[in-house]
Amino acid sequence: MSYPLGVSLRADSARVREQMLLAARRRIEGGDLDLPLNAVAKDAGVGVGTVYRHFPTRQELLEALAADSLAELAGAAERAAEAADAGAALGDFLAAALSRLDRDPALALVLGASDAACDDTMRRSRELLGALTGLLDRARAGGAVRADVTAADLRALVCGVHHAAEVAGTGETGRYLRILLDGLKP
Amino acid sequence: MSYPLGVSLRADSARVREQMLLAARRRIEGGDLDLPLNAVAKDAGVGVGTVYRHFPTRQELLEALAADSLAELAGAAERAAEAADAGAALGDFLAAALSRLDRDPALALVLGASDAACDDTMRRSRELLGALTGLLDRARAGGAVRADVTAADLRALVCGVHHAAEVAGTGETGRYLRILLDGLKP
DNA sequence: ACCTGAACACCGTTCAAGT
DNA sequence: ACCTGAACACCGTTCAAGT
Repeated sequence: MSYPLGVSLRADSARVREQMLLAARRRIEGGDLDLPLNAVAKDAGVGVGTVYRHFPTRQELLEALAADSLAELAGAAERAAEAADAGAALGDFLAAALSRLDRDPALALVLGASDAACDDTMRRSRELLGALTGLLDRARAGGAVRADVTAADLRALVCGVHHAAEVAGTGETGRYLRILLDGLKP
Repeated sequence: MSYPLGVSLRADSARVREQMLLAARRRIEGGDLDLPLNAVAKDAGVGVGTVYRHFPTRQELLEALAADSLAELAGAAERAAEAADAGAALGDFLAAALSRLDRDPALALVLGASDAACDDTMRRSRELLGALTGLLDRARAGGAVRADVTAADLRALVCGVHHAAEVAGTGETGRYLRILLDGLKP
């Protein structure tokens, strides 16, 4: 039994796509933030052109790698926005975001980029910022956050804390987050 | 009148060195953080080998580019450590550091690096951290800074604020610094 | 449709040959 | 001593040729 041509091609394409993402993930988690596309192609056992067909730019590959993390973050923000104690929920969300950033190098690059290359990333980003805005409004109303902080600030500041922890070495994320949380109070 | 051979060579070498630094500065200030050494050589009108002779690694070129900024920072920290109001001096120093970081891309790369390649950078770094430790001690004694913050933390956090401002776009440095300063209070 | 891989331009880095 | 630039390996990116 063979699949109809269209389906078979799509299935094959999806398989190849997964191979490339797997190879890319292995590389970037191994600390190679450059992520040379030629090397990804070789690791995945496909031609370079195939990488470029699936991911026209390096940024699109990074966004594909970070997609799960970004979706999880957006979900966490939405749950946080409904929590009873908005101030505490904000702290928990930021801790979760930093923990993800520590484990997923691609997420740091995507969250730090000024704008998204893929529609999917754009959507998730908007979801995230929207939920965060709601969360901030409630936290502000509860007196937990100063007046002038926006969701975009929060995104930037989380990237900043992550970067600071990277500069310092390892294991400082928690302390730096506490400093940020204190600084966010009115 | 010709100079003795040794002096003439040294003078020529110094001239060539300045040409390379000038070319590199132009590139990096033009936004090319990659700073390709082949391109620097071409811009400076020297052979690639000459660049490598003067700056064996990219890191050493970056440190040469950031040397003035780093020296100025170390000086500012030493002056701050002697100021009457240690808390205020700390805030002023951090503002000055961030202003330098905004203007000198090489400084951000050097300050963010885990360790220095050149002895000179190492010395200046130690000077900076030493002065900062003194400043912190006095600010802490005056009740302006929480107990667990070290000079190394401060260095990392400044890099973090700078990074956050870069992620956010432009002009947020001041607001983010205020958040950091509030967060540093005990 | 999708994939391959040769091809070209460019950069990192070294080193033999020049002055 | 110091400088030059050819040389080699590698990566980004495109595109004609294959299936």
